[in-house]
Amino acid sequence: MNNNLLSLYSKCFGVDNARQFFDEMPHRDVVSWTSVLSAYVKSGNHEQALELFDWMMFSGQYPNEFTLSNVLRSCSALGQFEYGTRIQSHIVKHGFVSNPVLCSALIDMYSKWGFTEEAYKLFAYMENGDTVSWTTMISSFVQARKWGQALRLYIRMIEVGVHPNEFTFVKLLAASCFHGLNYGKLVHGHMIVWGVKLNVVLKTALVDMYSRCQRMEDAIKVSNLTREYDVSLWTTIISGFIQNLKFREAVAAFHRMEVSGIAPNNYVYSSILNACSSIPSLDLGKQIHSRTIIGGLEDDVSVGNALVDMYMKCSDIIDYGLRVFRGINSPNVISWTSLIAGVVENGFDREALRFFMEMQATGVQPHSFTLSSIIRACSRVKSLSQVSELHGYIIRTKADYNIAVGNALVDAYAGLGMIDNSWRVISMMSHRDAITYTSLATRLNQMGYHEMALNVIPHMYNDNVEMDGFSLASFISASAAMASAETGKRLHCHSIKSGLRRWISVSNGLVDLYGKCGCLTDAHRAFQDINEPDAVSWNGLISGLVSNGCISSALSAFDDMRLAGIKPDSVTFLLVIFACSRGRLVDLGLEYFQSMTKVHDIEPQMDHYVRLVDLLGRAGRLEEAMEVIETMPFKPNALIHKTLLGACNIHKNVPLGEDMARRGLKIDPSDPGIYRLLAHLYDNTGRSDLAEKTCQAMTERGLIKNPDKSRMEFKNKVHIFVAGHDENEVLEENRCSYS
DNA sequence: CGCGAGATTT
Repeated sequence: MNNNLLSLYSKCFGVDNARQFFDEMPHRDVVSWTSVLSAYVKSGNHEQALELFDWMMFSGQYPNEFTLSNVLRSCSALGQFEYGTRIQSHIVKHGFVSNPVLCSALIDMYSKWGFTEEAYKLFAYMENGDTVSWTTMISSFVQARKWGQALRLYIRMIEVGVHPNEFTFVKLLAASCFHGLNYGKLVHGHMIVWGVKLNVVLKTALVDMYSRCQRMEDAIKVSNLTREYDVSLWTTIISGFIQNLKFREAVAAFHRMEVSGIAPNNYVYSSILNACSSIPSLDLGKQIHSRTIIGGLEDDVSVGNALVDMYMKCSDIIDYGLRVFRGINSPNVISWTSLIAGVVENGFDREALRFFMEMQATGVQPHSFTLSSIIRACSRVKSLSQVSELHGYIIRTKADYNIAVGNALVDAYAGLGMIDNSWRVISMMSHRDAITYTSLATRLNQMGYHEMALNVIPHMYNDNVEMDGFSLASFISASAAMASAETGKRLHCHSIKSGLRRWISVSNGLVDLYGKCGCLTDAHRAFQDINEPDAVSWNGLISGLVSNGCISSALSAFDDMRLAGIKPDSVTFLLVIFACSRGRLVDLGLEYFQSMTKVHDIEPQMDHYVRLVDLLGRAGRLEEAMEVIETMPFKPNALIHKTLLGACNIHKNVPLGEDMARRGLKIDPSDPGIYRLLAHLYDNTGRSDLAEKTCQAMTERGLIKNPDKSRMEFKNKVHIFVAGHDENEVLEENRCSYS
């Protein structure tokens, strides 16, 4: 009777009242102890459960199988490894191993600790496996992300005649979507064939599967199969829309949920805030923020984390996000990572480093995401010492080192020009992906080492890493810069075979490549292959035409671009003004320059003024060019003086040329080009004595002539043309050995 | 008196 009363108290008045009654009971048996223990476990008081169990053993009461399964659950929840294995030995000693319930509980415990193999050993040892033990083992594989093994175990389950139920299918659906839509549909079909009843948890798993397979319409269809909706299902729907980049629909789903009378919780708010960051919409984000306050969730860590992220992505004022961050009670790794990544993203690299130190001071350990963000910050402030310090820290602390961290290190070292270190990191990584090699190739391109960038290809090939659109675009841009049509053509072939030419960056690269190689027909064809050319595509085409001297075609391409409704950008105007300059169309060029601000709302940059000076100078309007330099809103650089000096050369204006040389050298005394142009000017105006003196001055200052080279490929050889050389150098290209 | 299922944020 007392045991029944105990059960009544725990169900109606809570575990504390039950405990009080238990303490006053004159006689207790194993059922009394287990009732209280199970009440603790059910209410999540695992520490108290284990404490009670200790006391039970101390008082000489033997546990039975019911007691032990409860204790196992607490061990599993608390991560009490020692305690758990002690219970296991107790189970073995007292002959409980044949109990399927206890076996399932043990399998579950080992799985939750991450010991999948040990769990499987226990499972394989079982003789009377039931639906629960099979399902537990399948969950174990799913948790370990071993999707294939999970699905294969299901096949064996059917073979040995154990029936799956709705619990099994929830896990199978989670596994199947990682093998593609066909597997997901197959599992869905099996579910129907087995006649499993569709409850809300199963429906959620189906919605999740379809949305992960980019089938949002099907996901919604499934969710409408029954009328039962709960907050988890809504969360899955909202985040499904977000994953499929349908932000409007995500917000609409959020509203529908509220209208249906289900109150959003922290999961829902985190999801919908993610939509705000992705759009990005500060207004919407602020509205959601106010809702979280009304809903009393402003203190929740995950909502706070999502808010920090939202403010960081929706505004460039880091104080908004920082204010939310400071309001979070006990920030976790994700909070710190959101803050640091956001601060880095907004360009406040030094602040990011300070927050990283603060994070460690508060005892929070960084994980891979934190590390890759902070490494990026260090590489951007060009701090080698900080990058290597972090690298050392990562090795020392055996920090969460994964491919993202490795890639960040590769990129950081390459960005600092330390290519050897990048390769060393690459060789130490357990495996590499396209990002690893792309970031390296991109950095090499930035530094002008295009040949080295192309030599990344064989490494990638030998490593069995497939190119993606980003890597292919980098390699194409390297071969464009080298005017290497042969390599470029191979990459072009690859782009067709792999289907990557659908990437706009790849096809834009091809247009640029053929333009730079002087193959205008191919450039045109590559351009026409693009479904929807963007401004970059048009710029590539125009650039190819201008650099090959087809001025009028370039200008009519510019007209076509506007007719096609593509807005010209600042690069377009650099090209167009340059075209006018080459074509001696001074007034048209001036018109284009003025139209930038007047019509297109593009503020001219320094480079545009350089081109403008070139335009006027070449046409002999030297005073006007001079006036541009003096009235433009930028401080003149050496290049602009050099440009006008070049024009003086053409028009044999010694005084202005001398003036420009003087001004240019004041800014950059180490530029041999200025000396060369000045010497040339003297030569052209019959002052070879002064020309000689200028050359002498240049040599005295230790400046080496390093003339620009022009490359052209012919019969697998790259010919390099250098101004002032009679014999042209022939370079045997070191061909990339991939095919 | 005991075992197996779903959702969020970097």
